[in-house]
Amino acid sequence: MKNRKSVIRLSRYKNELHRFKTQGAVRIVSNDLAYAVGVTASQVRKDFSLFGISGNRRGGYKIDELIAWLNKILRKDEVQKVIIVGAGNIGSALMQYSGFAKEGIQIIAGFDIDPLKCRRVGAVSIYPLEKLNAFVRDNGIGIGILAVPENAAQPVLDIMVGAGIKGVLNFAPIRLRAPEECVINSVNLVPELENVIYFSNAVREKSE
Amino acid sequence: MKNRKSVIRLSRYKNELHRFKTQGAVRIVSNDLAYAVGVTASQVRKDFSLFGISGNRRGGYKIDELIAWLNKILRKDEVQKVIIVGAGNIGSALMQYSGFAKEGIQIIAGFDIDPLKCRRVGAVSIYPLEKLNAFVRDNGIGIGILAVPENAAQPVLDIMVGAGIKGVLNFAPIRLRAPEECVINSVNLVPELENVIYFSNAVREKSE
DNA sequence: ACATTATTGTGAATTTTGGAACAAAAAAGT
DNA sequence: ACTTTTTTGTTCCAAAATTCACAATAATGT
Repeated sequence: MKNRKSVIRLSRYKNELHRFKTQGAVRIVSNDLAYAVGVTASQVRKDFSLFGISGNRRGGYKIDELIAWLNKILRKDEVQKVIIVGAGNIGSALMQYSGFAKEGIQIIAGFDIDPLKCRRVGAVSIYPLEKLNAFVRDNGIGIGILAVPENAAQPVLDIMVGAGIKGVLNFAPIRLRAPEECVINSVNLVPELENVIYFSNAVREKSE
Repeated sequence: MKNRKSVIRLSRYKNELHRFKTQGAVRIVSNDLAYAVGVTASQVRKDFSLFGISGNRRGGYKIDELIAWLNKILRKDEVQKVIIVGAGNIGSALMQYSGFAKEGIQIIAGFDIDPLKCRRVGAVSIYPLEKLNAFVRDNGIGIGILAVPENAAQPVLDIMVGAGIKGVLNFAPIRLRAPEECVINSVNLVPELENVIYFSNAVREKSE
């Protein structure tokens, strides 16, 4: 029903809607949004219908209403406070990544085992890992980004889960195990790039 | 047939196989690999069968042979030279990301419009964007990582395509248009995190 | 040598996902 | 008022992906 893919598409619709809005549009029809995002119009309508969003049978959807709906569904009514664990290359980059702030996602703190990395990166202070538990509890944080090396990932995740984290975006290239009530979504950079390499070669070979 | 997902899984199998190998294993059965990666055993066998990898009807697959096959399929016999365009947070982080080097992917150069960013990051030199075309042609580069801001993404991609890039891993949160012969794979960080936020809330609400 | 067991490889069944098509509804025109 | 046009919402259909299930077969034990 409401699956990973449909939620991801919702985010992408939202993004394109902002773009349409800045161009002065007030209403949008499924067809145009579909083209912008790269899916079919029925897909768009189906997604909206799935989440109870309805438009008008002529004149399509009001952009402001749509954005409001999407923001509500995606919890954008409140600022989402997120921690990042691991202040290496990826972790540090994400601490400064403006895309998050733009979408109301606030990186509230970073954590790392290495005391040398417990400095400040952009607007984010990095604390020693031992402080994670108390910090998460005291601030009621639910979401974390895991950007530590492969072999540290599982133990660090366990600490996060133990502290009460309920959702993790993981960058370690490894399968993590967590209790059901904790949602894990992994971004695997190497496989994604290998995928590009594979298909760009496949395309070339087909045309030879 | 050979779809995006199956190729991504191959990468993940490879990763887990290295892990098994360092633990001293010589052979592996589909069941164990499946468990490690988090898929079903038939999925593993189907994937292998799809790419013409075969095992032994007792005793499973020889790990070394498997890794050799996967490396061949994923083009790991040669070092893959990749450029990164955009030396902001994400781009710079990827230039130093050890995961790529570990998998035989060499970041050979970076490019950016901003002259201030044309410095050196780790082992990677960053050149002005104007030099991209010549560099790509002279070095026969086929793969690029696109890590520029949203509004620069399409024009910069056009430059890359014009220079002969045939595969792109894109981090800009926007739909890109490229000729068929250029493969594009996008990693959208904000939607991925929003996905975690959505489902972690959905899980909590279900249990209330 | 033969029986037994473990495990692959694959065809069939199932589930999931996406797309086409069209009736229902709202707006616009006449 | 009513006809036409546009566009949604939804049902039905197709394709893709996944899992099931089991025959084929290779190793092992007796």
